Amino acid sequence: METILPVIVGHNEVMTERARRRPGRPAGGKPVVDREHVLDAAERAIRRDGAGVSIETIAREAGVTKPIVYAQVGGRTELANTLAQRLSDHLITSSAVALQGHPNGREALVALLRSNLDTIGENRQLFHYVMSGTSHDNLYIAQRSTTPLAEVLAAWRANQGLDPSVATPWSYAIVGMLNFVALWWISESDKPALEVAEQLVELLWSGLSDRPA
Amino acid sequence: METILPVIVGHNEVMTERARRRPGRPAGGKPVVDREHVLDAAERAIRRDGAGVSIETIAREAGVTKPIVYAQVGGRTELANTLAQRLSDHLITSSAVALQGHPNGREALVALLRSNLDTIGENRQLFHYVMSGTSHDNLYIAQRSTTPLAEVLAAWRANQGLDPSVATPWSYAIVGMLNFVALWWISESDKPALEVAEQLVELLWSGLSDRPA
DNA sequence: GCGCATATTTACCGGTGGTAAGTATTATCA
DNA sequence: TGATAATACTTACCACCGGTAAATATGCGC
Repeated sequence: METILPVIVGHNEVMTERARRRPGRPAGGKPVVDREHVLDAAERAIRRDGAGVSIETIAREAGVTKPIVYAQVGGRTELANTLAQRLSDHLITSSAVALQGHPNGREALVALLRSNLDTIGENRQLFHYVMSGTSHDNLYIAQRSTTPLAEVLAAWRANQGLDPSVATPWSYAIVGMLNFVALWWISESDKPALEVAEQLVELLWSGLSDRPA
Repeated sequence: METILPVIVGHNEVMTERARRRPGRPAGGKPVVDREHVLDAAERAIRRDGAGVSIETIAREAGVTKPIVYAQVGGRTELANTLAQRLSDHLITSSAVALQGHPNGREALVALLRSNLDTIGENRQLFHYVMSGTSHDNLYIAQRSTTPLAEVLAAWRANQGLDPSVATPWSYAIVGMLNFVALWWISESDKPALEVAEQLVELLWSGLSDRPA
């Protein structure tokens, strides 16, 4: 039974619609997409159509149908969480690159924040999707960003002979600060990222007090 | 034609369902609810059913039907924005009370943050609704929180003879910090609000640098 | 009393997240 | 080899939600 659907074989068929596959296991034995492919397609669709894109559109972008997306990555919040992890990883690796050549301390902090702002700016739609899509109650995704930061802060404080128990709230504070400033920056500010980063570091490093520098 | 619906007149009718009103203008000439009543009902429904509550449920809580909600407060994002304003107002007035008796400076900051944390803790569901419901792109709601803070900061900086242009990013930084820490605090921390507030102020007031206090 | 404005419900639409049922291919094993 | 199970898809559907149009009942000015 080697009949091929006209929509596939038609040589002057307009290719706007993605070629339909008939139901049933695909020939060749191998799955037609894997999880990573679906996630890549999701990112593409979000970049193209914005943060409000539907699962169905994402599925089409991946060349499959909805249930495949559910089978590979789960529901909508699962998807948002996974993409949040991806974006978080991207932020971390970019930061690591940006930190090369910078010593510890204030300059490193500037480089870190600037890198994060730049990366977020390059992934605005994805950032919006993640921000509005991740579940706000159980914030185990946020932990992925805050935990390593908290470790650095705890070590830093202990090294200064100060109480390291502030590390966890401080890490949430810094991540929250960065996220919210980024939200403002990507939509309402045209300042260069470096300028904003330096302003943030002035607050973060020296604080509000009027002690002499 | 004075026929009354059996669901209303039935004396042994279980009253679980809210008594239906027939279509048409209600007797008495006056609207049956006003805007404030709908907003109050929305807050109640959110407190009861969580942040994922539907407009229809809110309408039922208000004793009316969906189109009334739309007529009074507009769509879902409008509702979220309005409730955000209400919560924001609540935060501000509570803060004003908490600041009484405190001088300016560090102690005032502790009182301010503590008050905000407490108020958010008392309105967790509403906070979640507002956080996930307000539009993330045009953040004119956020401006309501940040703008007054930015004014205070600008004055404070000018008074110190320092550059006041940091006021806007700093205000977003502080609000974002508070929001995110609050999110963590209400769901994963059982520390008293005062303790968290003091830890935040230590960061915010003195900064990360290891200068002597 | 008639007609228009008003205030409500009912009924509906398009779309979305999510899932069950159906279908075609491959692998397994008597 | 041929039936059966497992697999990897699509189609078709459901429930619900946000949002709106149409129907319905009351009040008010003339």
